[in-house]
Amino acid sequence: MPGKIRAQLLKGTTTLLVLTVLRDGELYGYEIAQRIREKSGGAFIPSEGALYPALHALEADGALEASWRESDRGPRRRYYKITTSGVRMLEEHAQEWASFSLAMGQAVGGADR
Amino acid sequence: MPGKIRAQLLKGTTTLLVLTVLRDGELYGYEIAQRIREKSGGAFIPSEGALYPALHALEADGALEASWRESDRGPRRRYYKITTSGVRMLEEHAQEWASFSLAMGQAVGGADR
DNA sequence: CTCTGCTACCTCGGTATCCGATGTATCGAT
DNA sequence: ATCGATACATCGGATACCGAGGTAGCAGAG
Repeated sequence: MPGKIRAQLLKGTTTLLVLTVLRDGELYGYEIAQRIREKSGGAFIPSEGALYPALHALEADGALEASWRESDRGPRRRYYKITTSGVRMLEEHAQEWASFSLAMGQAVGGADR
Repeated sequence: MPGKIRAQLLKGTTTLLVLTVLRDGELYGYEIAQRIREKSGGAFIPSEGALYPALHALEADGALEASWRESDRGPRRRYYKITTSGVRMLEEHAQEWASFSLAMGQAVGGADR
């Protein structure tokens, strides 16, 4: 593990990460968290207390559509699907992240040594 | 200007940015904000309501040392100087940012298209 | 058959830290 | 004297994280 990431840095990134993993197809909540974990190489494991409220907010914003489905084993699952508006939001957030990341790299690493 | 950055993404980065600009020498508060603005290409302009509390916290943590000095024109200034412990903190935060940024790049851009 | 553990959802309180507004004060120029 | 720029500071409101706790279904162990 490469040093734990402080909570504060994660602010605002959950939305981007969720939209990103949903771009490739429908997933349910628990699975979204695992997918984010995989994609980030284990660096990000959204806590449930952060993930579910984020999903509800995205659904309320019209970025996601959700539906309940039964599972073979275990409790029912709520599947989330990205909408057209969600794709647009994803693009905006991805662009914003790119700008942010670039500016930080410039500011922090720019005059290093 | 490349699209405004949402406040949430900035959480936790003020400390890193402040320590970074102070690595090259003593500065006072107002000047720190301007230096960050320059280094980030205008992307980050810490509000005073964020900057001064951050400076006070860093001073309380022993990462910075501060002293009042008179100015030729205008009110007195509070100059901040990074300490040995502050340099260590800077290195940790810079490393943490690198990990975070890398993981985000992986997660968001990794499987693009 | 109850207990434990995994899956899966959800909510709540505490915390950190941002922004914008507001306040104080000094100084030069109008 | 009033105004604007500099410079420091504090405060309330908002956002969104974490950890802890709660409900529930199903499977395997004792």
